[in-house]
Amino acid sequence: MISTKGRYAIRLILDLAEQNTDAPIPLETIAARQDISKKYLESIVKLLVTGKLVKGIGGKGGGYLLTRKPQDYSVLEILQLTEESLTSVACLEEGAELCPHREKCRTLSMWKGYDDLTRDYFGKITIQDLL
Amino acid sequence: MISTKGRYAIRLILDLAEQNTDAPIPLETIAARQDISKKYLESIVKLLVTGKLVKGIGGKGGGYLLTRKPQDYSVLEILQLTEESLTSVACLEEGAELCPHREKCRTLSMWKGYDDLTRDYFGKITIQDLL
DNA sequence: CTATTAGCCTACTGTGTCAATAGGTAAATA
DNA sequence: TATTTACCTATTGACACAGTAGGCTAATAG
Repeated sequence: MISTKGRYAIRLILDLAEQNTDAPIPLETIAARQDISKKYLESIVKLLVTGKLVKGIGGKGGGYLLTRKPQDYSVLEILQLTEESLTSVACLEEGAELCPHREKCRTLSMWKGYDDLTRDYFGKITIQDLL
Repeated sequence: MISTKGRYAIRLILDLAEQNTDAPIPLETIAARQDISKKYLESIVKLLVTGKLVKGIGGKGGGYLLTRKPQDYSVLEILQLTEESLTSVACLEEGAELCPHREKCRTLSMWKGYDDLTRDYFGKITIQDLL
C-alpha cells in the first residue's frame, strides 16, 4: 500500500511542475494549495531534497525548485525515495537475510515477477504524463 | 507488502496440494513440514476455512482438505482472504470515503491501473502453476 | 462410553510504521 | 538588520503485523 508520504511527494512535485516558473515556491504556498499540513510536508520534502529531486532555497523570496524537467522524473524514483519498501515480500528486500527455503521455494519467482512488473509500471510513468 | 499471513496461506494450500491425498492432514504436520508455528498457522487456516478454500475435519484422524483442484485456486483469491488490503492507495479501498479531490486528481487513474495490473497478475496464477 | 485428537476461540504482548504535531535553530535575502 | 524561509529533533496516538498463551468444543477411534 502506497502511503501518504509517497502520494504527497508526487503531488508536491506535480504542483511545482504545474506552476512552470523559475521563481522558488515556498512550502507554505504548496501546502495551502494541496491542502496538506505544512509541517508534515516538511518531512516529505526533506526526503526529496536529499534525493536531489528538488532544490531548497532559503531566505526571503526562497522556496523550492525542480532540478529537472517534468519528463525526466519517473514516478518510480519518487516512490523509492519516500516509501519504506516497494518490494512485495520481505525476503526480496535489500539486505534481507537469505531465506533458508530459497532453493526449494515455489513462490519466489512469482514475487520477483510481481516486483519487476511494479518497477516497470511506475518506471514508465513520468511527471509530464500526469500534467 | 505481502504479509506472512498471505505467504503462509499460499504455502499451506501448496502443501495440501503436494500431498495429493484424500486423507485429512493435521495442522501439526503441515506446521512442522513448513517450519511455521502451529499456533500462528491456526489463525491463518481459520481464514481459509471461512472462505471455503479448505475444509477442516475434527477429531482423531482429522485435519484439513482442499475443497477444489489445484488449478481452481488463484493466488489472488488467497491473498484477498488473508491480506488486509490489496489496493495501492486508501481512496480506492472498498468503503473508503470519497476523496474531495477525486474530480481533479491527476494520479487516480495511475493507481487504478496498478491495481488492475495486480489483480490480473495474481488472478492468472493458480496453485497448479506453483506445484 | 471414554479418552484422545484436533479444530476452534479469546485475549494479550511486543514491535514497527504511519500520520501528524510541536517547537526550535540556522541560513539567506530584501 | 530584520524577516522570511528552510531545516532539524522529538513526541504522540493509532493501527496492523507477528507471534504467544491457554482453554474450550467437537468428532472419532478404541
